[in-house]
Amino acid sequence: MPTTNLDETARQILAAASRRFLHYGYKKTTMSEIADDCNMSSGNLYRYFPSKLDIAEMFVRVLRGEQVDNLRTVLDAPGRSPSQKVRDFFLLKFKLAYERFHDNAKAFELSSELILERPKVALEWENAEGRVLGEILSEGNADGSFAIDNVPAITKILQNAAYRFTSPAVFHETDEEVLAAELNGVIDLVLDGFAWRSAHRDHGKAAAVGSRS
Amino acid sequence: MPTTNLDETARQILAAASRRFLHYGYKKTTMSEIADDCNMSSGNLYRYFPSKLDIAEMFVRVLRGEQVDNLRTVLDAPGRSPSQKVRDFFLLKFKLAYERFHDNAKAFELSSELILERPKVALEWENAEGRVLGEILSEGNADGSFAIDNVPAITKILQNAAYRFTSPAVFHETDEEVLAAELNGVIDLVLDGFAWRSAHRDHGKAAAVGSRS
DNA sequence: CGATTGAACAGTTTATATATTAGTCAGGCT
DNA sequence: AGCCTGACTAATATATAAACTGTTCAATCG
Repeated sequence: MPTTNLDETARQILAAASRRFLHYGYKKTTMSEIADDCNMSSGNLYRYFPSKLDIAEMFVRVLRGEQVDNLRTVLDAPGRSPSQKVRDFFLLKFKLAYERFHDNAKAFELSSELILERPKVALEWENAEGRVLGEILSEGNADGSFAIDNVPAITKILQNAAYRFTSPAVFHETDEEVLAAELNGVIDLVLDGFAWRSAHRDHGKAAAVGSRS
Repeated sequence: MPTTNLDETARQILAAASRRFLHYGYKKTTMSEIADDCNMSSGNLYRYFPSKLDIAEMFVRVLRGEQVDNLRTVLDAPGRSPSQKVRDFFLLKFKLAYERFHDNAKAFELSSELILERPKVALEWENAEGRVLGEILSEGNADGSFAIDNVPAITKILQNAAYRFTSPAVFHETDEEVLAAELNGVIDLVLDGFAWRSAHRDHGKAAAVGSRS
């Protein structure tokens, strides 16, 4: 969702709003202030965005686009194996989220507010990142590193296993080094799981499911 | 933390408070009401508990004791392999948490309030459950199912990987069947990781750590 | 006539006053 | 003495009033 889709005026509004959202918080920036920054009346904002919340949503959509582009560089990194790329993906994702939310109450507020009112945005974010992760897994299937028959399902499983390291609420408590080390531990284990499945590709999945009783 | 440690009167207070906490919520039950239920004065409550929050803490400690006892039954279940017990452990833990918090705003409020003011209680809860999980892992080491050299570290990793299915905040959104299925997916994968490590027990850990670069 | 404004409205937030509650303690009861 | 009480206080919560903000739209502008 690049800004280039937007009218010049809409982009100006979005820029002014984003600045205020991050500096003063979502609730404390008023439509009049945004309008003043753009030298227009508050009523005129509604010719470009249906509501204040939609400005915030667009802001997050742009941010998501940048983050997904950023994560996609992991895919194109030369000389990295698919396993390494899985690790790179989650460590980068964690680092970006940590830097965004840690000691940044305003960003956290904007995120919470938007997720509360527009839960779909969070799901779309997860899915967009999941698509990148899925490409890494497919690459691993192609070169024989992995043996994943249902890429979207495994993508979801990985996202679930790493949930603790993507949830903004945790970032206030623990510090980055500790969390990164713990994330590496989880990744070590799931990559070993992939290794096992890759070595037992014929009957691996059926056996695993069957053993659940 | 069994109630048998407590004075008879303290147990009566705890029972009355627990009933009100769960029925009306923590903030909305007053010390006077608890005292009335026990046919005593509000001042007398402070001879048995230092503060209202300490009553809540004791309530949660008792609950934790019951939950840990409950989870411990997984350990003693006959005819279950260590792998199956790992799965049983997390599915039971998830089920207990889900039933406690889903559609139960009062329990959620009590939990949130206590965790906010007494974060240590949450850590102790995690550690107490971790000890049970650790015993399952050790059992797996003993019978050759697993090859875990650092049980506490792996315990933490498993708890991290299952974090999503233990965090009360999630239970409002999704429904139980879906979450249980996703949890099973995560467990399938980590158990396959154990299988791989067990099959490569000599050099497994060093290789995994070394491959992180 | 399309683009823009800003006053008006309904809903919400904030400020203020009032009421309630957690926790204390000097005294009463047994 | 050892328990217990209930009025008291500081702090918190609730209720009420005042101010503000998101959104609309008839009037204005270019």
